[in-house]
Amino acid sequence: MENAEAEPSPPSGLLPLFGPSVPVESLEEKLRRMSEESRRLTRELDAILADRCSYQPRASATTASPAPSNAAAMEDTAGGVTAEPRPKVRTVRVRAEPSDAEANVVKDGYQWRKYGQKVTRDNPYPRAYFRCAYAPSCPVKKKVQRCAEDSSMLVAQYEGEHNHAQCAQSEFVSDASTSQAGTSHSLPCSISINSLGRTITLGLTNQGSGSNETAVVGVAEMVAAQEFRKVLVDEMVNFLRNDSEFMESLTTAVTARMMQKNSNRIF
DNA sequence: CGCTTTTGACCCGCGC
DNA sequence: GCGCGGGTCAAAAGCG
Repeated sequence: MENAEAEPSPPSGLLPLFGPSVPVESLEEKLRRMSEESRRLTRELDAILADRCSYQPRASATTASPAPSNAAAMEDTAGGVTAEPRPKVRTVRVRAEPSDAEANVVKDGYQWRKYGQKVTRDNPYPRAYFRCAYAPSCPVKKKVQRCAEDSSMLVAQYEGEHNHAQCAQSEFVSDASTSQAGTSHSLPCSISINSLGRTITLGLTNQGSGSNETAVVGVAEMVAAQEFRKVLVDEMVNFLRNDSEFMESLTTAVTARMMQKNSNRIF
């Protein structure tokens, strides 16, 4: 997240928002910078999505589950522009969060209902079976299993396509709201909002864990960009809305602005 | 009390 | 046909 512009960037946060006293001009400036930041994030997201679309999965990648059907269905013909429908089975590797150390939780924004668990032969970690819990008629299934070589990685296999819209966005997890186990709604990325440090961190699961690993398929594979942007905006709005300091400053600024306009009109 | 998770049993496909 | 392994079912337990 490097700043493309020449403005001084705060060391730890994306948004250098608040100061002890906030004049109107400063708030306007900050709002303007937030807008720019938002546009910049959008561009970067587009770039990430573009990378994803042109991503070529390594056919020879070693994986814990070298099932030929998976290899065939691993990913779409990414490099080409063929109009083939997406494969029914998609494999997603996600780095498990520490809080999910024991749970097979892969965050993807949908609600899942666990219906089975099995220990498989080639992996000491149990495989969990999930069905989409949002719509009873939704045929999508998900299998989640911890990677045998790297227990911090979760391997999720998605089968089928959702026949409904994504769950309510309030269901998305951010560190600032809820992250309890038991509910399986989640994203393969983390939107971490730290109200103390005043930082908003967007963490995409986009890293490979080594040359001998299959590629990590990130959020872009599963969550459409527009959906993701909406979530991001919602998170930011909720965060700002809950920040009493910001709301107070905003109210002050708006009031001052209105007073100023009124006085200009009168005089 | 209803919903979710757990877990052992059962089913089915595949290879030998 | 048999055994093995993966996937699913469903009753019981847990939880809010």
